[in-house]
Amino acid sequence: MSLREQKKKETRCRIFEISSRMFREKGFENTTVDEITKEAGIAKGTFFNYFPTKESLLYYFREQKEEFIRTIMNDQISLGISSRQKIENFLVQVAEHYEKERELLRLLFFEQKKLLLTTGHEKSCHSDKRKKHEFFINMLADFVREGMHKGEIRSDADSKVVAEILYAVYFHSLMIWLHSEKDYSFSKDMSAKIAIIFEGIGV
Amino acid sequence: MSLREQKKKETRCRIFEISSRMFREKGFENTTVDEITKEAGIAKGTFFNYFPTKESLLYYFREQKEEFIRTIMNDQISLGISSRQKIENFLVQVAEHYEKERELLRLLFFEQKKLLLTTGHEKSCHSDKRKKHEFFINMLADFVREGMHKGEIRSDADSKVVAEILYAVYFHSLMIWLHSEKDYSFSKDMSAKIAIIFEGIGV
DNA sequence: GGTCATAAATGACCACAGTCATATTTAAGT
DNA sequence: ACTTAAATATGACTGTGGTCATTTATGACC
Repeated sequence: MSLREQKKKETRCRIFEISSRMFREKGFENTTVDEITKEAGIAKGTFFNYFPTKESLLYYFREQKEEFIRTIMNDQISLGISSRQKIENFLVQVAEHYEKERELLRLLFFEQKKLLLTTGHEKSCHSDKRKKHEFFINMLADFVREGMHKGEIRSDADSKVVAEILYAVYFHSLMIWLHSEKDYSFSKDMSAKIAIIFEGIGV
Repeated sequence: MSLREQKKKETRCRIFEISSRMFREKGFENTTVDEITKEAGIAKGTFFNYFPTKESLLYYFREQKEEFIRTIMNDQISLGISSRQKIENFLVQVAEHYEKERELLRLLFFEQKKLLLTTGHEKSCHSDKRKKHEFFINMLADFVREGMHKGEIRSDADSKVVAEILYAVYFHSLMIWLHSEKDYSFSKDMSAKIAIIFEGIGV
């Protein structure tokens, strides 16, 4: 790696580290780009060479989270357990992971405008990006389809629709949990709701 | 009503009308407070006497929507139909109402930061406000409880949790629909998902 | 080691949301 | 009609996110 690339990487990293520390310490709105650049020892304009907006720092963070989620998913794929177990494990493990950094997630979800809306249905120019945003629902849909084939999930519904329901409940529960002052277990809440979704609310 | 109150009401109304027209025409970000006040024939500072922030215009809009939803809810209460029917009617009618103003809703949901997160679990100083934000889930919870009493909904789950699931799916489906370019029927999608939730996804 | 094209850094500058001290309008009391 | 206090309007001003023409650093090539 050339000196140039090396330096770029370092600067990008330094900006990111400093920002996330400052965001945690003083909040997103109360941290200015000026402060960040001053602390990072660069000019203001340089910041925008690395991140197009202040908000995009949060996007970057989110991407890292997605990477992690993907690994949790992959861990489940080849296990010899029921699809319901796989789905539950997947969602509960994500929840457990999130429980470790509630404050950070609050930052991510409550300070962002557009990103909040990653419903998994973003229109985007790049088919690449598209996949990236839909990835969570698609992952779930894979599990659901598998369950349908194995006869563990009713197959008279569209797998995508079922995955959407699961994701909707996951996402909303996450929001509720992040908003809440109480520190109940998000993962247990998830677990209970999955049970209800599988068994139905009707008598 | 005194001259003063009259004028205030008129000004507030004018600001709101002009803003919503401009937002629709050119988008939220592309409309400046300067433009709004110029068109309304008031000074910039006056705007902030009526609305604390530019964003709060969208809040105001949302409140009006909530008012409408409340009436839909009340229409259902005393009908002699099953709780499932009531829930379905309620959500589907809200969906049908929204279908008439997709663009406006996109504005509301995609331009707002904090408001997006009205998960129904906002902490707030005023118990008044609290109720206001939770109102959607509480409405659903009322229906659910009724259904449990009448033996139409399984009563081994917490009514609030069930209401959260319903709301989660409603909210997420709304987001997907608003994001989508295609113009499929949101109300039909809602209807299908409610069926799945009632019957469960397990075999 | 010198030259040059290109990548990267810089900070003066701009646009716009939001503030606040001051000016103006209203309406009640006399 | 006059006085006065409170409500309301005003626009110059501020803080901050983001831009861009200019300057500086880098490394390929001779």
